[in-house]
Amino acid sequence: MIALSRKERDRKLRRADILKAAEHLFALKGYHKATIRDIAKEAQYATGTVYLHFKDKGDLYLALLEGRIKDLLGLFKEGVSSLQSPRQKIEAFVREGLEFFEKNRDFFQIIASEDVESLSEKRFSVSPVGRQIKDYVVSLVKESQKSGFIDKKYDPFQAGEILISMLKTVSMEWLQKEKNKKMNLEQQQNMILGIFFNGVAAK
Amino acid sequence: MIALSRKERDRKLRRADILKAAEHLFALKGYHKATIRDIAKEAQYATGTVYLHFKDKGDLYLALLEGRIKDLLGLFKEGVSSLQSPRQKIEAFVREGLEFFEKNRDFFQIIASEDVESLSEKRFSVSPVGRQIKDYVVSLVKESQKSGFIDKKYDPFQAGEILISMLKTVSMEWLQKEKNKKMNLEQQQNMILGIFFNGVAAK
DNA sequence: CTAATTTATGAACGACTGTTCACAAATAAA
DNA sequence: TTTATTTGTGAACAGTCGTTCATAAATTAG
Repeated sequence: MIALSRKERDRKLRRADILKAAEHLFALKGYHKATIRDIAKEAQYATGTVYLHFKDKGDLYLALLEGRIKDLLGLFKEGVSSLQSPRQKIEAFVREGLEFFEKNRDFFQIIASEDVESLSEKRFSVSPVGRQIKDYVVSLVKESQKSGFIDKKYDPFQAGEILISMLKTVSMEWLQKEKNKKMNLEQQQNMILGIFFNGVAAK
Repeated sequence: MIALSRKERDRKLRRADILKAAEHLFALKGYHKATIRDIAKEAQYATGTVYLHFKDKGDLYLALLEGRIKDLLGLFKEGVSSLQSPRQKIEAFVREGLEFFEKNRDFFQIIASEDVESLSEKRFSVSPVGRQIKDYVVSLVKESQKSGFIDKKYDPFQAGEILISMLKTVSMEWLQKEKNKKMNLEQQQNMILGIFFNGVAAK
């Protein structure tokens, strides 16, 4: 019957409402200070309703992260699919990252803190964000090394982590600035790539 | 009278006991999950005693950070004092940083999360760690630019932040590895400096 | 329309934590 | 030794938050 599918759709909508509110409040207050009550209120439901869709607070948090990571990895792979050279792929990775973070500031705020908080919580023992995105970047670095573009003396894991941390660091500062006094995305992209590939030393 | 000075010394010892326990527990559990009760117990005092030395939990946390930052900045400046070239100063900064983090893992764990958590807490609105250390590094970068060693096209603030984030990122991974399978400090230092100055591109 | 079932509600519960404070112990003064 | 003062103690307090559950509303079935 059709009724069942409408129910399912309604259910997904409610879930999405709650996830959206959760994203906003986790970003604003951090995991510990954001309360289920506040999240429910912002989503315009009663407290208990949240528990109809998520087992507990940790489950809500993980579902939020996992959904967004899926989006982000999708964008990365899509933006890279038509490109050939490893260098272009890394350029695309940085551009897509900056774009996504600019459009999803709440999510950025959350993952910016996620790495570290997860260390102190057994529950999230391995950061799902860190893992998947890092694996992806490492694969790009390895590919670049194979093609001789990135020096083989660097550990691809460390190089990948450094690239990610540069992207995060630059995004952090960038997203805090006023719109007028802000460099544009392309300038940020070029700066990151310039330093990552060639360093800051004067030529 | 001498009695008064002994009292003062005792007071400092108690304060130090509490700070040490606090450092350990904040590192282990994070600011929110570390409780005053646990800290007092680890320091072998009663709960209320903590409040004889610190106004509240936030005051304890800030006192801890400020003390350690003073140590760290002292080390940086000491390690750099005898050096002439800007390049050597930056090299010394990276080495001192790695050394300090290796010897003070608890503190490292805390500052690794401090930047971000502080964003969500009005109380610590401007990270005292971030500010002072960043200012120092920026001054080193500016000096290097004046002497023509670092390309003037890069914003010294951004370049400084990137150097700090590289140091943090590398330290994070480094300090989690087993002692046997770990690169030594000099290798880590050379890797950071190699990428920061010259990038990962093959020559 | 009525009964059965599913879903939403928010007050109540229990656990936890920062902070205080009446009291006790220790120390200094007399 | 006796008294005054400082310092330490941990039970008690007040507030918060995650979670549950009895009840109500809404939806579906008959």
